[in-house]
Amino acid sequence: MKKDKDASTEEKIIEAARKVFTRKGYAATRTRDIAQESGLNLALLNYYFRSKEKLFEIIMAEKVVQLFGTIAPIVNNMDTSLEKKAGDIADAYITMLVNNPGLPLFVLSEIRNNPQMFGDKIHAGKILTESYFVKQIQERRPDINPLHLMLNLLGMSIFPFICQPVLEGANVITGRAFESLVAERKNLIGIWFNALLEA
Amino acid sequence: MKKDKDASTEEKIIEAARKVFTRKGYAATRTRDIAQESGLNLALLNYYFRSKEKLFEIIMAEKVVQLFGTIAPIVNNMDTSLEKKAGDIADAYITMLVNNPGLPLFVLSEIRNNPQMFGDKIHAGKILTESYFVKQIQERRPDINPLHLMLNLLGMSIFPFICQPVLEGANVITGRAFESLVAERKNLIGIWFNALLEA
DNA sequence: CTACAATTTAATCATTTGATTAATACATTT
DNA sequence: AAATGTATTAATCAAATGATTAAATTGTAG
Repeated sequence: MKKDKDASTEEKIIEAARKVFTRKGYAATRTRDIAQESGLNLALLNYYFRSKEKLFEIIMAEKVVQLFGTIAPIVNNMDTSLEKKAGDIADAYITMLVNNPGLPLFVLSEIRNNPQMFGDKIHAGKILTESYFVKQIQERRPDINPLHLMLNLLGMSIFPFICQPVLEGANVITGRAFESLVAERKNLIGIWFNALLEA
Repeated sequence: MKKDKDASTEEKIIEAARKVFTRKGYAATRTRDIAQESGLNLALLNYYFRSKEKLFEIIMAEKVVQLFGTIAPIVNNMDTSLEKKAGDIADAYITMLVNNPGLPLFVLSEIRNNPQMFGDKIHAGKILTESYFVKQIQERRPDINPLHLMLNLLGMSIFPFICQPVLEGANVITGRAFESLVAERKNLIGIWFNALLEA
């Protein structure tokens, strides 16, 4: 008797599900799309993962970690300055998002479509309210809500990727040029954040 | 013979469709949801608007105009300074988005799910590349791509609303407090944008 | 090799879903 | 009021969709 179900088949399904779910979202995804993308029989999805919903939960959990976990080690580093952290956060996000440009729109849309599904599972809360980075912001600028500066930093890093489909669709900037633009931002956002700290 | 089909019924369907489509997205929306939301018979959707898709196109066109048209008059105003325009843009967006918080995520998601549907229909292209506002940015800072500053300004204005479901879900900030926060930003973004112009 | 368990497949099921239809109700014109 | 066109409804259809099943295939242990 085989102890493990075939890891390769399971992994093929996960890979296909990751691709299709993140490209089309949960509601627009057909289990048959995933089967075709994986090259496997439709019934195997239910054999290895009970249902479309269970399969989605796996992908979603993975993507939530990818989106919110990227900066977790940075924001709680006790050994770096506020300015250094800001630059590191922008760099970490942009580096990751260049390889996963659709990630933010996917995760944020699905959370919006099913808010109750993500009660406390998201450590975004702690990052935005209890992290060492936030404390450093509060020390520097006790006069304003630190969430303002967090939103500015995250927006400068993430928002371009959220807009990418529009930028491409409207021929504002395409493929290669987009990547150059966001690469520039890896360095610029640190500078800009410093300016915002003074403003 | 009645010349006009009953405007009231047509409008009830549009209103219900607007509510359901923007809340759940095209793929997750059932025509029966719209019928129920409107309190009308399901067949009336097809009687007045041929299909789910046609009905969606109407709502989508409306929402695209709402999202991209909000700042169109501002960015091409020849009589205001760069600084004034930045503040006006933030104010106009935030004022509109407080009443339509789900708008950006809805429009951007649908464009992402169906990019070819919006070839040139979107004047976002002109706003981001040919507007008088962009020219003013270029004059002031010929050393950097003006798209950087456009993305920063739009991101500071719009990104908080894209994150709202996460902020609420993670109890970072809720309902009333969120509205206060973004209201503060109406004034702050102008100041911040000036700081970015100097940075 | 044989027997047994795990995997894979094609066919099928029960619901859901967008759409249509035929009958009925309502309004307007003459 | 009769006739005609418009609006609304309940019932129904066909296709799509998530899931299951029973049979076939493959792999493994004894």
